[in-house]
Amino acid sequence: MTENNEIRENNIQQEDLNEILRVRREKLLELQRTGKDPFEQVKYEVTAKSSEIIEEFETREGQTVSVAGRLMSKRGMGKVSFCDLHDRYGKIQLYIRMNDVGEEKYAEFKKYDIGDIVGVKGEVFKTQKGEISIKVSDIVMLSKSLQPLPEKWHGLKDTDLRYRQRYLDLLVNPEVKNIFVTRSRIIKEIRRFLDDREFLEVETPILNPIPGGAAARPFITHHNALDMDLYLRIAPELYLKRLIIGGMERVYEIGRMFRNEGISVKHNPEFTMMELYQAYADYHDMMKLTEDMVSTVAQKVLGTCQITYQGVSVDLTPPWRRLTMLDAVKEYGGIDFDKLSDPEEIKAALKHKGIETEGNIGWGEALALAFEELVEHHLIQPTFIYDYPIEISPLTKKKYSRPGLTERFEIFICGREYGNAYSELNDPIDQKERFDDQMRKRQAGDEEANMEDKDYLLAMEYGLPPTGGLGIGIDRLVMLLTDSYSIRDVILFPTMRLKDM
RNA sequence: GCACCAUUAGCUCAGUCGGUAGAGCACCUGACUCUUAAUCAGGGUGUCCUGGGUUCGAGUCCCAGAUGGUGUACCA
Repeated sequence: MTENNEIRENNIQQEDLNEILRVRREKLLELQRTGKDPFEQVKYEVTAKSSEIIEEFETREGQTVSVAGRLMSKRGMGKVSFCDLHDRYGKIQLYIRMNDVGEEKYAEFKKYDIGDIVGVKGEVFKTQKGEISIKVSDIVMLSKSLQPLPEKWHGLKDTDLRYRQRYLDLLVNPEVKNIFVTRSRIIKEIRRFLDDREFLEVETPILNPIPGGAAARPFITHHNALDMDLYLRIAPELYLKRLIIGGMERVYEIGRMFRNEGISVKHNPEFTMMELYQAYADYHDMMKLTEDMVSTVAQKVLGTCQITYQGVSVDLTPPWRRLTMLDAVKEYGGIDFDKLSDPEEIKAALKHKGIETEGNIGWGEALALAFEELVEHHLIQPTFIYDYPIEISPLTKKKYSRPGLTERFEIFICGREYGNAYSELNDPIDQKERFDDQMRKRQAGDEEANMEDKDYLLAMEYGLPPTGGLGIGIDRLVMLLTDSYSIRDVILFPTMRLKDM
């Protein structure tokens, strides 16, 4: 013990530490020398939360309580001190008097630093200035903070530090914690909504031999014992539909997806998606389900369906607008694809609107391109855009009344995509042809085209009932409901480059 | 990937025309028994992101790189 301390003292002297770090380490050593090593503490009996002491002051006044938390500010005035103790519920002021705790304990307390974690026992009372506080009769350090916290007034602003050291961000920027509490509540309400409708929550593989269900480049990893490459999933779709084939009828999964693509304000390489499948339902049922779910979640979590995103008012109250992609491109883009079929005409129509295309572009791809370029950013209020071209929808049931289109929709709010849904393709012969088409695109160099999944085709041949499927990007929904500009503000630990320390 | 911007004390930031680095908070020493961004007196604690270059002299100018941010490309 003593030897240990000597070694530690030497280390402190040898390490090239600045004054703040050196002083804190010396304070720790001093505690350890006097048999008060804070790290020996294993637990602390907590009888009250900061928030309930304040909310229930009338009944709590005069009671002795014990509270634990982090010391976030100190105001010493000689033989009496005030400080703010933060626990997860909020903060409570401590009032410490030398007369109450004794000279020795008070001297020890004076050396406590902002950031130290302490447990206190004392009586609930109100100061002369009217602040509800605890008159401390005993205080014990439960953990020593060896690093100084960021500034109390300006908080932590450096985005690099905020994302890499999220614990500091959470500690000093209260609105950050609120976002993640809200995120948790949003996910909880989605689960409640689906559970109430008899959906079963399931878990499907993240390690996929064939990544499917979306057009995206995957991450590749390797399993040693099987000596095989595996992909991190890009979507759970094909597994969830296997469960529908297996008779589960209503399933959903909320989980992490991984796409090996660029990073932006709207994209993180790993992100959270909710996907659900409902047998005997079609994409119109999915529209109804979507607007009901999102509006219910907003109502439960925010208490309203009238929200503001980055200064724009949005009304999530159902029903949402429904517009076919053809009508949308006609209305906002001024191109009537119903009247176009000749490739040269299509190219000319796009060029007329300032959209350059290379090589041959099919009718469906051109329609989708025109939609992205000319329409998307106009869709501020919640809108279902439906009936997507078949070329870009390899897992979707054909619209039998209209060749070239599929029973698919996407959700747009504030010019941004939030989800994707369709009547699932359940004809295995058709699916095989769609996979063939995707494989041709792959061979032509499209790295994002779907890979053929023979095992899934086999499953389909046993019979997939008519099924509606829906996927919603949870991070983007959380951004919308918390008015967050960047996806990194709703992901606790966004993907960052490794930094040399 | 490309473009632009940022990087100075633990944190938030200033730094003039290229002339030996500055504030607030935090921290240290002292005073103070109801403060609350406590106050008062004293103390500056620094790899100016890194490496080159120009210059008598670089936080400042030039080049390369690192990290982050934003835009764009990519991304049903």
